[in-house]
Amino acid sequence: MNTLAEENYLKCIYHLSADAGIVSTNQIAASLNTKASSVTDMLKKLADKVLINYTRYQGVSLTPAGEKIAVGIIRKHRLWEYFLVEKLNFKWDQVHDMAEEMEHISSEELIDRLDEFMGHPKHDPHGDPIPDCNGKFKSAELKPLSTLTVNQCGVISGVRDHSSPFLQYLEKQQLTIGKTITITDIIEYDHSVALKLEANKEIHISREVANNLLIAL
Amino acid sequence: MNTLAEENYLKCIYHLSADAGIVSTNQIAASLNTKASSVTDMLKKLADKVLINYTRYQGVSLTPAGEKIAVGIIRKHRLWEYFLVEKLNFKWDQVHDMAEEMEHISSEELIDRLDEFMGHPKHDPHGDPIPDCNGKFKSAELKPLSTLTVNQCGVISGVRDHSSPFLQYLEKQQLTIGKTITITDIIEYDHSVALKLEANKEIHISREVANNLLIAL
DNA sequence: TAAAAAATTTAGACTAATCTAAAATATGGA
DNA sequence: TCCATATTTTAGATTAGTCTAAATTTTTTA
Ligand SMILES: [Mn+2]
Ligand SMILES: [Mn+2]
Ligand SMILES: [Mn+2]
Ligand SMILES: [Mn+2]
Repeated sequence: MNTLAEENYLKCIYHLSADAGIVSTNQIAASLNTKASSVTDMLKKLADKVLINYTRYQGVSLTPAGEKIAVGIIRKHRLWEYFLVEKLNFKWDQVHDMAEEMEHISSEELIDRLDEFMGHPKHDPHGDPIPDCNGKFKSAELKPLSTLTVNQCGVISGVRDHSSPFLQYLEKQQLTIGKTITITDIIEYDHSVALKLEANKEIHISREVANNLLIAL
Repeated sequence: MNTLAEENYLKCIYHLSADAGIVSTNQIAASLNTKASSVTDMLKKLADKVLINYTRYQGVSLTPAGEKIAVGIIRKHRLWEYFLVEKLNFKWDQVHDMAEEMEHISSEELIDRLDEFMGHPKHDPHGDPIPDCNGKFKSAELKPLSTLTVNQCGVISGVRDHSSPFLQYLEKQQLTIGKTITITDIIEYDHSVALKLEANKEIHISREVANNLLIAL
């Protein structure tokens, strides 16, 4: 099997290539808080195992084998996050670091049974889709709240920033997954947004928050 | 914190010293499937961290700090085994290897909530006691079935061999934790044992099996 | 299109954990 | 008590993963 470090690199490359397609050494180094030279060493190893496509100086992408492993790890990460929130009553801002460890528990059988135990959830506590046991999943088309216009309405369905401070802020403002919102005003000066929650509660959020909140229309 | 290898050494020393008090380098090497020279290296490191008492050539014992860590790992191991059997419907012979990985998940909060989620179980699927969140537990006084005499009766409460083949054999014979048995005969020639289960089912087991089945009187 | 700057790789070193082979120490039987 | 044997430790390597510093390649820009 693969080492913990290898798994983390594959997962990282998977996430980065969602945006970019081809991923650079420096992007990986920044994302993993490591040095570019360490990344190069690992890329050689992953290329030897045919888990990535790699040519010197040209960046990397996952092979089908590498992608399969990455998706498997993401499945485990999100299922454990769901477990921690739904069964052990953690808050959505507390579970990521624990899931970072738990995603490396190797048993497939274990994760499939966990999936079944929880009723095959489709989304993790942050709105991210959970791949099924074949690695299949469809990501809903979500737009940053900042791209909506006045009077548009939609459902909060994901976040682009998974950090605790952001998630805690959202929780406090009741801006949680599943809530319906309607844009009431956009302040031109600073691009901040006024919006209405259910129960007619009015909220005012900054451009930065609006950028990191994902909405299904 | 401690590395995975360090945690495994501490747990190993804890289990070995239950029998012996002081534990030898070779005992540890045999138990961990490693070489005595590797053990010596690790013992120096653990002694530097004041987790074991170690003097060259004299064997080791755990310090209070080392014992606390070891008991914490054993708590995690047994709680995860309980979870796998009670919530995910694994058989008692399937869970040990998975728990070997899960016992290294670091969060204390996680394990305490898991404990609560399951209703603070007192014993794992193999009858071993589960330490509470302060590391306290009492091990019942159990005797190998082989030490009982004819007509004595008792309750199956633990096993000394945790291997899959043994556990599967017990399951097939319905010799599982909680069952009441009565000795009906002891064959002098090979020290094999005849016994009666509930529902008057008669079973005949070898001396070896009798040695590895633990009974509460 | 040739520097200059940025990105990436290589070279050489370090730590943790392991190994084999050799040396040191302890132990038990004559 | 002494020596043969068993146990344990030391010495010297190895592998995975990381680092810094230097060299190389690519990209930008003037
Ligand atoms: Mn996460
Ligand atoms: Mn998540
Ligand atoms: Mn076990
Ligand atoms: Mn057990």
